Amino acid sequence: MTPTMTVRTRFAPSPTGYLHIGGARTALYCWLEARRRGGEFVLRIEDTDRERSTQEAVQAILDGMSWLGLTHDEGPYYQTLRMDRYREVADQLLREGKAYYAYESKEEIEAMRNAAMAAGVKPRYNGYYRDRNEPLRDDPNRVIRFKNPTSGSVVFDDKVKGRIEWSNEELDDLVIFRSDGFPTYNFAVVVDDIDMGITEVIRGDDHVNNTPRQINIYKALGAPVPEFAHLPMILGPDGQKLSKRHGAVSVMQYRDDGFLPHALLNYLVRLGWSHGDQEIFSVEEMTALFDIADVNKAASRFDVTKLSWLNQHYLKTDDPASLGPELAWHLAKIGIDATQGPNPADVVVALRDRVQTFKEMAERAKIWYGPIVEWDDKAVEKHLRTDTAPAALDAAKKELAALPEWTPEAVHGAVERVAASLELGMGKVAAPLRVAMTGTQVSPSIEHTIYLAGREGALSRIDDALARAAA
RNA sequence: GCUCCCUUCGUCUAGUGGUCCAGGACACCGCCCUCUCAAGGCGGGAACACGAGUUCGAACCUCGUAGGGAGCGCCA
Repeated sequence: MTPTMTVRTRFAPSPTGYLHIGGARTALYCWLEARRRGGEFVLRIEDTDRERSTQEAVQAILDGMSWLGLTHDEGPYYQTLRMDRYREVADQLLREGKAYYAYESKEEIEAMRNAAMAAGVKPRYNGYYRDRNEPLRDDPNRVIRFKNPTSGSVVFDDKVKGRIEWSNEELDDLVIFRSDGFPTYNFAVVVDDIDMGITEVIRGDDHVNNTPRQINIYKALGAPVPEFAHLPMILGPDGQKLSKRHGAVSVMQYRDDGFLPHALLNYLVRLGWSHGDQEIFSVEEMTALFDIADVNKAASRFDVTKLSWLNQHYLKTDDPASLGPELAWHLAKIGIDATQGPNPADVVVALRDRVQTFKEMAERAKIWYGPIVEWDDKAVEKHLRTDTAPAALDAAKKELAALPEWTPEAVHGAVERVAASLELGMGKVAAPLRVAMTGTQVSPSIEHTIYLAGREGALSRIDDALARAAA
């Protein structure tokens, strides 16, 4: 391996469902490793399982990656388009005596397996056809098996797990071509990774068991063995494996739930990896600092609470102007046309200290895009029907109407003048105004709440409140 | 059953033989600030799975135990 060799990583999902959290993190790590080292990131779709692969799933994976911004430099390659190549390599192995045809039925293999389990040993194929040199014959059960070395061991230095050694005696002659004429996973990945020049195989640690047999195939093919990095799993909040039943949702669901893609990325990069005590990483920082060798060995749990904190962090620190369109998207989702009300970027400023997601933000923003639909009786009673409320509202109306400019700062000044002139505390003035603007006792700071209603809106809301206070 | 992997606060993690009676973050609790709710500031409780060993000295090294996980397919 020369130092000038470009690093090439790949993400190779099988299109049997959407892109979930685990897959997204794997893709992120592959992408980051390639980015940091100035290499390339290739995308390959492992669709040899014709039964379960779908075009919708391919699209869902592509959509998920593009939302996260994990752009690939090459691909997507499709395994189903490479069948001739797998056949070619298998033939080569056959010719060189490194693979052979076998004819056991699935039932026979199953029986072999059960017998081994019953005897308390690891089930292995017995190698019946390995050295028989029987003439090739047509048979519905005909498969091609790889001649795995029978002695010695396979050693590799996993970049996250460390040194792993596997005795060849634990391995058997795996099927590389099925009786239906399709290659098996373990064979296809190796052929692909060789052909695509992959130098770093980064994948879930459920693949460590496959690695030794794959290395044997690399060796049989005379190809350089890439580096391996096996990532620990991501568990559900309860420590159980993520499944369809809990937690394993599409990454796109996180957009629907109101999360920012870079917040998810920041959360994911820290789940299993760290750089000292740093918690906040911009995408640029990640690409500069991430090192696959610093990834943890143990599985970790997915915690939405921390994701939410991170999301709010970005809500608070990103440029509101850049966040506005995303809020508008969420408003549209709940049937609100953001052009019929305050500028979404202004809403972001008012609410970002109070919510953790866009979904909540859109929900709370409703009050500025339409009339108050629900009045909180207790709020009306407590803050509108008081001795001082009518006068405060009245004074506020005049001050607001007279404002030369309509900004949160100007509104703030108006409210302060009302309090001063009536010799009331801010609370006595803000509370009725808050109820007038929202119908409730909770809202952002009073100046933003009023500002977002717009001058016309604010004035008419005060009139409504005055009427309600008198009723 | 067999093989392989994993184990620091509730959670994510720092830590690579002394600087650790273990640091940060999220969450939680308290106080402060305050026009409500938040946000923010300050403070608090909270962990080296267990047992042996090596060593002057172990969260860090070795071995064992327990617990968790993965795999043992003509699925990927």
